[in-house]
Amino acid sequence: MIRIGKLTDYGILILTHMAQDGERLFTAHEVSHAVGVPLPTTTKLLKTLVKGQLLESHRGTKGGYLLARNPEMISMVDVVTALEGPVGLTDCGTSQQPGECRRSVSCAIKTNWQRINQAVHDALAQVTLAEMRLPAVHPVHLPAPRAASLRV
Amino acid sequence: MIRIGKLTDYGILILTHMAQDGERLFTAHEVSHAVGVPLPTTTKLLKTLVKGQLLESHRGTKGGYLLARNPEMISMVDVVTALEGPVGLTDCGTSQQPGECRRSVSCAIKTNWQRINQAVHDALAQVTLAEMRLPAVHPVHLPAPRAASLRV
DNA sequence: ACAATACAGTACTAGTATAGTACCCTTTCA
DNA sequence: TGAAAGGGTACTATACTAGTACTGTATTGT
Repeated sequence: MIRIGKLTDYGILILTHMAQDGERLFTAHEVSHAVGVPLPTTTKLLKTLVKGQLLESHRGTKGGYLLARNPEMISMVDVVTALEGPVGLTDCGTSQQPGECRRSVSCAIKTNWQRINQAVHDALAQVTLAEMRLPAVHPVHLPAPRAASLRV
Repeated sequence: MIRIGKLTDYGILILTHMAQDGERLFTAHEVSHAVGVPLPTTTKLLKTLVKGQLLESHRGTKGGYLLARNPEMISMVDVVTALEGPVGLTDCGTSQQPGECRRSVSCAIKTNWQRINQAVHDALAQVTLAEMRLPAVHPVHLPAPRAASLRV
């Protein structure tokens, strides 16, 4: 199974929670409690999300975290990228080093993986934080997931 | 980064290699040598691929493995599913158990994950084994899948 | 029949990456 | 100035993936 890490899952929960009141300042403790993730882990995630520019932080007694921009402007790629690095199923499509592919066969495969990676990327980009908290029925217009994203 | 396991990567290499002569019988030893993956690991993968019904096996002195169907009929979802289980970024969309989601928040999120998972699934379904071995530059143009020779 | 060859299945080991924690520092405000 | 809150880094432990070993079963040729 292709899967994202647990931490990323938490991260989405956290952001989704905070998106319920995008203007407000949340303390780490508050978030931890609301989402049910242990404080140390929560703070770690919050820090990472700040680095990823999805959150802003304010220090001091009345400090806390808040969304860096509107929930509509934060997509799942942003979140995943912030917490797990560049999106991709294989290193093939994401790595910058030139001498990666040793096997001649796999090199032939490379560009196809890139296409697939691209499709995954696009799929994640389609869904924003604002949409994530919508009830099930509400159709979030993902443009009929298919070849649209795969330009052959 | 979202990624597939190393073994799945190997699996694709193996199948790609075997697709070069879809009719022929390959021994585990032969495949191992050709692909550059240690024999024990190769056999493990081959067994799994048989279980996943992507390969057929023949025992005995003249035994070996061959593709269960035409390379055009084997997609990346098939391969990934065989080697890693149901395709999905989270358990949310794939798990069958009803009582999985404890958190009320994450339940609201569920169907959106399912959409994303679906998109990834479809993206993988787009690419067949036959396409994977084509040279990079060619915009993958299948010579009209010859339905006549289909075994299934 | 028997031996050689090849797949089938399962159980184990090891290495690595992820998850989670702890500690100490800096900033802000009453 | 001290309490509250975030910033940063380094460490530990656990879980998962990768890889191996061993024993069993089927097929074929002599």
